[in-house]
Amino acid sequence: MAYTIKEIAEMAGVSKSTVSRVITGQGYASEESRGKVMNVIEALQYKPNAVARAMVSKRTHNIGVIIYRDQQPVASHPLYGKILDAILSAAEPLGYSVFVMTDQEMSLRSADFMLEKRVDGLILISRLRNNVIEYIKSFGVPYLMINGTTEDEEVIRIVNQDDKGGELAAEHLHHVGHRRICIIAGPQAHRSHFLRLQGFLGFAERSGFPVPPDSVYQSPASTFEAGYETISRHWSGFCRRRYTALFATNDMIALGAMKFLMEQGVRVPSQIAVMGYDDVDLAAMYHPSLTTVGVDKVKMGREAVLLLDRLINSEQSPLNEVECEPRLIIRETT
Amino acid sequence: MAYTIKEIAEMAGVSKSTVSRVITGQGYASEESRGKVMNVIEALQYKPNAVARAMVSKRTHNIGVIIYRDQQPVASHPLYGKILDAILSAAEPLGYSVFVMTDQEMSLRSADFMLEKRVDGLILISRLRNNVIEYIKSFGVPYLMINGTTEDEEVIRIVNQDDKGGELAAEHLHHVGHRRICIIAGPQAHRSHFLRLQGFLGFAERSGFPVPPDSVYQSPASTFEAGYETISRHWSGFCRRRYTALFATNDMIALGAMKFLMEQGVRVPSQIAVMGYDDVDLAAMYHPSLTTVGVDKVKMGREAVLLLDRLINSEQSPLNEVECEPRLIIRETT
DNA sequence: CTGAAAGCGCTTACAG
DNA sequence: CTGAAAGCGCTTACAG
Repeated sequence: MAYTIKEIAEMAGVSKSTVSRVITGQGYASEESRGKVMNVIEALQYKPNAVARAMVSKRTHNIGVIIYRDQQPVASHPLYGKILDAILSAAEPLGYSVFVMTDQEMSLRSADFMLEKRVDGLILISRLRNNVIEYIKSFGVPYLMINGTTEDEEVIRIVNQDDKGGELAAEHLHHVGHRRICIIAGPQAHRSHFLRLQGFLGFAERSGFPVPPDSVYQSPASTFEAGYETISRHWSGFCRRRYTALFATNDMIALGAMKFLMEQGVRVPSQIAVMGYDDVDLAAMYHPSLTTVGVDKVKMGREAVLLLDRLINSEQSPLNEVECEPRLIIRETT
Repeated sequence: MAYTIKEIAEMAGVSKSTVSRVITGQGYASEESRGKVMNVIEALQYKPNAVARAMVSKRTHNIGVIIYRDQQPVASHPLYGKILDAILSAAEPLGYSVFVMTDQEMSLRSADFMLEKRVDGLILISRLRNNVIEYIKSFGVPYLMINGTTEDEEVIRIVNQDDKGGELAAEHLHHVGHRRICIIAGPQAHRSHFLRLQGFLGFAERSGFPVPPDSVYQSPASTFEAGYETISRHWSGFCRRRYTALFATNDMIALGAMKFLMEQGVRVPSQIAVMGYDDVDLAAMYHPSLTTVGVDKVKMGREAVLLLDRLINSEQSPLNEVECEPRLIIRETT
């Protein structure tokens, strides 16, 4: 159905070798030969078979992105979706096509798939178990993690300086006058949620407005719904404490909690200030718009691709942790 | 680096053919041979090279998803991101890996990439020019469109019954008592926006509360920002008209407009009701939550994959338009 | 039931 | 500068 190099060669009156040379641009080819070949290629809309090329060159020019989730698969995740976009944008000019899969954090399915497909490299997003990492590592395929949770120093990680961002949040709330602060913390098994909380707590402690443990509510998940649920569960206690501000370790939790508060007639920010973390699109769109700590999703995605490309080409990592700077974004809720 | 069938064969003491037979499950293999081969495969964590398999079988088991956008590339699009998720979920159990690319609507780049990669099939999302369609068609690769704009009856389309949804919206607003309605219409070159508007207008006309042309504001884009902008541009006229309800041809426009209204101190829904279309996640999360017409994104993505799979396997289309039913979702803004 | 051979569509040395 | 040959890692008839 599609033409092959052999047919092009016949029609152009040259050998397959010559056709290959003009296509790849490697090796010599006379102007005349080149012209004849190009004409045929044009006329037939010939497209070299990337599968065959990959077979001989041992390079597929494909990379795989696996997004690990405990819940249902989500490429449309408010944060990871953005990072995925950045990855797609960065991969294209480098000539990579990208496979996207979502998977459970404990599963090896996606990794197996990608390995069989012989991707040139792998980008792993979010938390995943060490056995998954070990498994992938054992195959010698270049890979790196975005926003991952691992204490393995060997794996290359692209992360946000979440502890610093937590401090930024605490500093801001303190700066605008808040002393009685409630925190909703997402799953502490996740690096991000853990560090953000630690950063906040640390700053508050050092600055003389420590947040007592019973003012930190644990949210079972990092979703809008979980934020809503968590605050509603603690509602009576929350009222009794007369907090003036609420910090959540991500925007979705913050927004969920804020919606609940507003439904109870609480005014934001006049009665209570609210602050999140991530700067998802939704944060700017909400009414009132959410003050937050911005994560540089574009940079994270881009750096991941650039670094992976280097790993693919040289097999050595220039550095094994890229930290992205968090940024305070003040909006209407504080 | 990775093992080959040849090495497995040697270690198992059989021929490559036998190894191939046990891997594929095609053809005969004695229990004994099978056992020996499986042991070696286990021990070495051998993974068949999908590239080589694709080369001989002429099936890559890869499909491509191209999302066309005029703006920047967005897999994190509130609607298309969801559809993409559904595609990923549906593709996996069928053994397909999926390439994701975003592209300008006039560009052939992504299509070229996919064609070179020899994907088994293509899913095209959103509007794209006819020349792109013609181009892809000329290569004989199975493809279909989700939410596309084309008058070409030949191309297989997965669409929402947008005209019907428009009627649903009009009916609902009418039902709860609104007669003076303002509409913000997204780009009319898009099938969805066009049909939604027509459906609404038609119902209103037939039911005795026609919406005059000057009560229909054109939004230059289908984004939150565009909705916000559009209403603010028409603000004085809007106030003069004393509308009681606002319908936008998608949620993002509706939400953008609604935020502007709330910023002006307008109460929703007591002073003005607002209604959107799509049921993006944000709609349910907003405060107040947005009444809308739901698009069955999961079904659209799933149907696309299922249908594409049939096209790939049989080369004949059982039907060339799948229509998904819109659904009225009443929330707090009406 | 099993192995040798051919072939998928390319690229890459190697002669000429 | 150009062509014939070998080979990438598989699968698929085809003998045996």
